[in-house]
Parts: sequence; structure tokens; C-alpha cells
Amino acid sequence: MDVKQITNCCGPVLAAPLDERAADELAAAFKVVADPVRLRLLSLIAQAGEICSCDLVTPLGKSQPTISHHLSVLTDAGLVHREKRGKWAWFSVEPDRLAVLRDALGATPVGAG
Amino acid sequence: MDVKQITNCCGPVLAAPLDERAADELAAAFKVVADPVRLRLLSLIAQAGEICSCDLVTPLGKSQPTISHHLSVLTDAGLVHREKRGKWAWFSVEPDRLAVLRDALGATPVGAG
DNA sequence: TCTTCATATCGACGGATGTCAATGTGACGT
DNA sequence: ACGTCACATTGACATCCGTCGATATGAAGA
Repeated sequence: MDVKQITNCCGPVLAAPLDERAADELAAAFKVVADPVRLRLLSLIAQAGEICSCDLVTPLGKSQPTISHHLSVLTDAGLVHREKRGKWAWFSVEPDRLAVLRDALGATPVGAG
Repeated sequence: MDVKQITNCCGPVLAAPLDERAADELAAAFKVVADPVRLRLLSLIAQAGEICSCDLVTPLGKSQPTISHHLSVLTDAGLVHREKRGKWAWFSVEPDRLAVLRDALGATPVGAG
């Protein structure tokens, strides 16, 4: 998917004008979470706090290369952190990156409206 | 894209386990905003408050059928409201639907420690 | 070193998606 | 009724993306 790190590229979509470059960047960021397997991976990792890749293949019913691929997409985007220990790869969530996406969708819950 | 209305299908991704059906539904919802043209349309509509379809073709540099297609996707998802007046179609944003996506990315509205 | 195990990468396939030209559908004015 | 205008729909095409089998990489143990 040619994923780039999710960065705070722009203000809330509904508040600020979005030029072509910012729109491309933000759309690419949303594409990362626009997949059911990646969403379930995020959910599983978040609930475990930290979890081994070996424990993510079976519950999703997908092949090992497929899970590895999606974990790479999530890692490249910065949504999860990968740490290798011996033969195993352990994953944890980077909540700040999800917050970037959330903010782009309208953020500022305080005093808004 | 076979778009369905965006509904509050599930709790925050990081908080609750996501079954296959909820993940499919949420991923489909994110796909709607995972496109640069649709993001810019949302942005333009939001800033205008209400805007005619005829004023959305030129600024994005896409053909009229393409813009019409993306507006249909946004409308089917419930993110924007379409109102026909004579020959013209007027669009406005439905902010509640964006909030559904935002909540799925981690909720924590106000003072949720 | 040789084997085994966990994970990553490669190559290929099928389905989904964005795009546009051409055409269809209604609404308005004459 | 007729033509024109705004918008929607159709059909076709190219590209993107998820998926898996096969294979490579790299670490641990014998």
C-alpha cells in the first residue's frame, strides 16, 4: 500500500480548507484503518496491551503472510509498535496516531457546539 | 462502492473486541472518507454551509460524473444531505455521522479520564 | 554446522475502485 | 412541444489492494 507515517497534516476537515496534498495524505491515513482485518488487529493488540504475532494469525482466520502484511501496514503508519524479541515479534498500540485521525474528523470536543 | 449508512455499530476500537461483522461495517465506513476527492468535497461543503453541485466540479479538477459519483457515496453513507431544488442539487454536511467515526477511533469525549 | 521455528518478502491472481466519455433523466423557459 | 441546462447513470478501462502459496531471512538449539 506504500504507507507513510500518519502525521498531523491538517486541521479538522470540516473547519479548514483542504488542499490537494493534504487531502491525499489524510486519505492515505484513513485507508490504513479502512480494512476489517486491520481494525480487528488493532482491537486485539489494544486489549492485550502487548501481543505476539503468533497469537494474531489464528483468531482472524487469515494466512500468516496476510497477517504479517497487515501488521506491516499498521506499523509503517505508526499505529502500532513492533518489537522483536528472539524469534517473536511483539506489538503494542500507539494511541497518539489514532488521535491524529480522530482530530481530523472534527476534534475539539470541548466547547464545540 | 455499495455504500451503507454509517451507523454506530460498535464501541471504540481500542476498548471493545471487534467481531467480524462489526469490523466489516466499520471498515466500510472508513472507506468512505479514505478518498482525497471525497475529503475535499466534505471540506468544501462544510465551509459553504450549503453549496450547489455545480460549484463543486471546477475546484476539484475532476469530471462532472466523477464528482456526482463521489457525492452519491457521501450521501449514501449519510455524511452529507442532498436537497434538489429545480435543476440544482444542494448539499450540506451531516456532522453526526462524522462523529460516529470519530468515536470509533477512541471516543473520550469530554473529561473521560 | 545443520535443523527447526517464527516471521518477512516475493510473485501472482481476482476483485474492488476511481475515472471519464457517452448517454439518460427531469426541470425550466420559450 | 421543443431545446437547453444540471445532474445522474451506464459501460469500459486502468489501477489498486487483499489474499495466498512458495520462498527467504534470521534466531535458537542440538
